[in-house]
Amino acid sequence: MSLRLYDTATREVRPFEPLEPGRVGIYICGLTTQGLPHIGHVRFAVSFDVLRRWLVRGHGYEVTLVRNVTDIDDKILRKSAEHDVPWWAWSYEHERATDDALGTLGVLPATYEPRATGHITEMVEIIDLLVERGHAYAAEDATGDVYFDVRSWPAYGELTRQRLEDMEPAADADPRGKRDPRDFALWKGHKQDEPHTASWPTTYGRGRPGWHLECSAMARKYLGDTFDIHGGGVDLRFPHHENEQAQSRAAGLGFARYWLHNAWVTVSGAKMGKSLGNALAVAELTRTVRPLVLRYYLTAAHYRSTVEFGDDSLAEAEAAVERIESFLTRALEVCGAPAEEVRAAAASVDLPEAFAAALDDDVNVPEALAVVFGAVREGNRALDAVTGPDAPGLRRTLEQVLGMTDVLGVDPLDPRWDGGGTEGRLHDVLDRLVTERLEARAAARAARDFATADAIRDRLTELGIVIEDTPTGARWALAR
RNA sequence: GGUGGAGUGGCCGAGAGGCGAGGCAACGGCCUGCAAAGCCGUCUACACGGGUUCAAAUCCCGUCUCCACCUCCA
Repeated sequence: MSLRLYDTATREVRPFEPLEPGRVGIYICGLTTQGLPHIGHVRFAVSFDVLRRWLVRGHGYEVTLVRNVTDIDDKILRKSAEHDVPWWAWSYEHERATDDALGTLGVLPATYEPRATGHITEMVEIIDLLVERGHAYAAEDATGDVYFDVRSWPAYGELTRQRLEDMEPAADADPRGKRDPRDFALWKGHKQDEPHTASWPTTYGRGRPGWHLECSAMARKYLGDTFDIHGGGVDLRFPHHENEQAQSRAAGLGFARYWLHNAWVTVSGAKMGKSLGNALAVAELTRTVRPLVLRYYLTAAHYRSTVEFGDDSLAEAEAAVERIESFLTRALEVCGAPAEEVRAAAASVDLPEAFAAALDDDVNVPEALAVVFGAVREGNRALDAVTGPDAPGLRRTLEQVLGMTDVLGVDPLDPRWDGGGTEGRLHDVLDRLVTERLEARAAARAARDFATADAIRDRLTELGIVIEDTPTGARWALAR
């Protein structure tokens, strides 16, 4: 079974072969520290989390995942000034908020999460290379800016298949000291109205990095001159990724071998974005929705398709998750094994071929989920047929469902979904209380006093507890 | 103007020449003291107009609609 990925650069699904056998280097852009993360922002992290998990679990690769933090840029400077806080305070605050959001959604930590401001030296090295090779020049107006000379690099535009002549010059294309309005800044000379702390001394003068350069520098440092996969949202293809590739390759570096881009979250068909006022902050949503459900929603659509966020989206995700959870609960009960033991076994169980084939086909999560639900149905059927303590194949199905949901990052039994430390104890205490009521109900039912039995159940329902009767007694769960 | 993408059943959402996607919702049945959960079944679609083919949601031509990016948006 071999993995195939859609490469934006070639616009085709092609076989994935890592540069170095057994190891994969991935660089993904997108972590914004300009503001609070909304569910559109975090989609890229969820999408690449699934890819990363599959590379490890499905192919045994050792993955190095680098997720950059661009902690200095125009917007950060502007917003921090508006709020009258230091730019680094603004950036760190939102970096932490984003980390929290990703952690809440079960995104595995990156191998490295380098910050742009910690890599000024590495950036200057690339500027040096570009100047030496005749692809960069200092602004002719003494602003201290250094620009990339797009006309000196014939391949410019190759990633997004655009010809220089067809590009609209930026609306704000203040020609300043540029040779061509489409030249972009590698280095921005320090301006009087910007904080002195937002500038660094270099041979090109005091200043700060232009956008794009940090990614070229950090990808090179942590993954090498040439690396396997570069990912990010489609809206970063141009100018960000185009410029990254141009400056890296013009500097003589191989750069990314595969480009993967994820689509966005839409509301009524339009892209979710802060400026459009339709953005939903992750922290806000998770006050009312379980993180697992939000994660499921963000995971369920193919990463290259836009996913619509509607009024019913989360309710549907909740129902789908409950279907899986309900099977797991029943199956664990019948198998009589502790959840941790089954999870441990699930980590190495063979996953269904159809599931592997789906993920190998450009990470086709919807099809992979169809396999999960097929297994759930099969397992439920086995459970319905069970008479003794063993249902044929049930244990294996159970492990497979856990293994598959783990690859997708939506394993309901994953301890990361548990809240803080008191939750387990609260559950134990509540369990004892509810069990008392269920015993009273069982006694009433045994006496065929259904009025009393139903009154107990109705009361529990009112309180938010759902009762299910099984051959071995009643089971309770919180209503979702 | 340039570049890239999309229109699938009540909703979400895969697929990409012949075969069941899947989930949610709805309806019918089984199970149940009644429920819940589960199982079985039903509803069965590909924006529009042509064409190719034994066969088109899938290929070709045309039309319409929508979205994204075009120098600091995941």
